[in-house]
Amino acid sequence: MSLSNREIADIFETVSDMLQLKGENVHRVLAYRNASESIRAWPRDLRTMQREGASFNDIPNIGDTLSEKIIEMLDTGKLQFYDKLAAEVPKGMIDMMHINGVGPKKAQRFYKELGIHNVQELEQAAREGKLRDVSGMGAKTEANILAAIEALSRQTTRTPLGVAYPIAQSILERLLAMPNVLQGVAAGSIRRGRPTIGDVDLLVAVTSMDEAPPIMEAFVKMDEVERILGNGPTKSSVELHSGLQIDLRILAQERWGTALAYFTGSQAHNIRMRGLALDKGLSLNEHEFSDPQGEKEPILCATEEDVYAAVGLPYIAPELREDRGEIEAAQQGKLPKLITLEDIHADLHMHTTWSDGGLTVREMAEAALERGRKFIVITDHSRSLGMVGGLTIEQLWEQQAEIRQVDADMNGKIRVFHGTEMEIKGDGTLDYPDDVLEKLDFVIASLHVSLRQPREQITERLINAVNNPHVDLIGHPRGQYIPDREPADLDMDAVFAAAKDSGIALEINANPRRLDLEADYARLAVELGCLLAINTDAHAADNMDLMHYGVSTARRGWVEAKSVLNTWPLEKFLDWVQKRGR
DNA sequence: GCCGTTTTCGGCCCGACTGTTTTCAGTCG
Repeated sequence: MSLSNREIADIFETVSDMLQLKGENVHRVLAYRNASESIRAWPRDLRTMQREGASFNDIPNIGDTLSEKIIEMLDTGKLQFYDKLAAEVPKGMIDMMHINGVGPKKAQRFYKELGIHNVQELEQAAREGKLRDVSGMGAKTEANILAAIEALSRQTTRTPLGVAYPIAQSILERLLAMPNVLQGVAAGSIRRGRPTIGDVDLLVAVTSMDEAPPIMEAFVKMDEVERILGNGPTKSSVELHSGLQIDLRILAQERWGTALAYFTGSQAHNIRMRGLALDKGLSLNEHEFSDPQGEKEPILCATEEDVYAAVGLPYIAPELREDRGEIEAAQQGKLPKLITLEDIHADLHMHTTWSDGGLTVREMAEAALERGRKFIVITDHSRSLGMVGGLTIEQLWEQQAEIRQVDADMNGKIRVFHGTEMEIKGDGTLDYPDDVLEKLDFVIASLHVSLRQPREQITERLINAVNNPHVDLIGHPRGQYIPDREPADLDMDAVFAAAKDSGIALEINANPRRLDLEADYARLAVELGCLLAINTDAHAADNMDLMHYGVSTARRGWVEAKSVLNTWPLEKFLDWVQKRGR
């Protein structure tokens, strides 16, 4: 029984926790943690790599030792090292370490002094007032742990970007309206466009730190605050009623660049940046570059460009800051010319009242025109998807007549084309025959049903659609839904190879609950020579405003505009479609 | 345990805040 990338990443993460609990060398602990994160982000299937004889040392943070451990897991489905540790460390103690404010040291003390093995026993002891007697603890620690255990049960997963982003913007707008606030931004993983958010990092600049206290006070007293987790002069954290944690940092305008860079992260990117600074004899933190010997004057940076310039690099876009080769690319002058929201002037995937959308064809066209789109494709669901009113072939032609009329009425201000989002059915066949597909302007094929089929079966199903010459785009290829539904178990290497051969495009679905393809897959797809499209899958007018999420995802995947169908001029797009099966 | 214009050993980012301490350890990001 071979393990998936995710399962192997989970094992390394738990090994890291167990080593930490045992008080192992912090760098060894970190090595397992970094390896876990690298594998989690790695887009290629380790089983496939092993079959091809590829080296796992190409994966960042995987050396000879961990490479051997991966092979052991792939061959046997187990890791002896893990089993040995698991026999020594009670599993409940790992869970205890995941409580906010409890680390390895406190978990050990609870275990040694009170014999507590797990979160339930810890909660019980806290309620009975026993924790305050543990050495180094007091009544406050006890209360905080109790509150943190309750918070843990409220929020177990990371928050989807599409949920966190509007909340962050709403709070930020209120802060920006306050006196003396010069500028503000949601930094952290929101700014990097990660699909899910741990907590929200807000940053605001003031002229002088004397102006900070009233801003901090207003922040921790907002209506939506459930409780205050920390409240200092420059940094405060609150938990909202929703369970989402928001951190606010206030800093002087003249240090905006270093602070913004620091709080945008990622942590891995920051560590590399600090290393580059040290190479130049400078220590970098959120405030400044300083001389460790204290001989030279500190360097303040008001912009991020200044920060990168100080270590001899060009500006690196936030979406690239994951230590996935962006530092090296910057050093070699090989950073990608990333796609921007302004590059997008079409939307190739949207629904109307013909199936499960909320607006008519004409209303969608007008809404798209208002948003500056130059052309759109109406792609309602196909006949087998009865739950959402999929169109029969007869309805498809009625719809085509309406779309032609709307297109004519728009008088060239925006072009409206007729497509479909056709179901790839559970048995692997497509929902419309070829003689129907060739009469449409554009064809998307998508998976919505039987997403839990075994790997071989569902991969073959998708590749069958990729190879149909009438299909132009695969919609949300992996079928994930954030945060609840895992992607289908697809052999993406095989899908990308087939997509390259057939010349078909793959979607980055911009809906923040999908973001599918995700960044690492989009990056691999382009590297392998595939084309992409970024679409909103809009079911209503305001859904069209979600495009920026898709663009961030593409940017995280190092995608340039030239690889994306809906950045092309209309003529080029039509030419491309015509050279495919119609 | 990883990694290499410090390359097979010896480093490995750095500060804010909290709570319990009387000067700092633990945790977090």
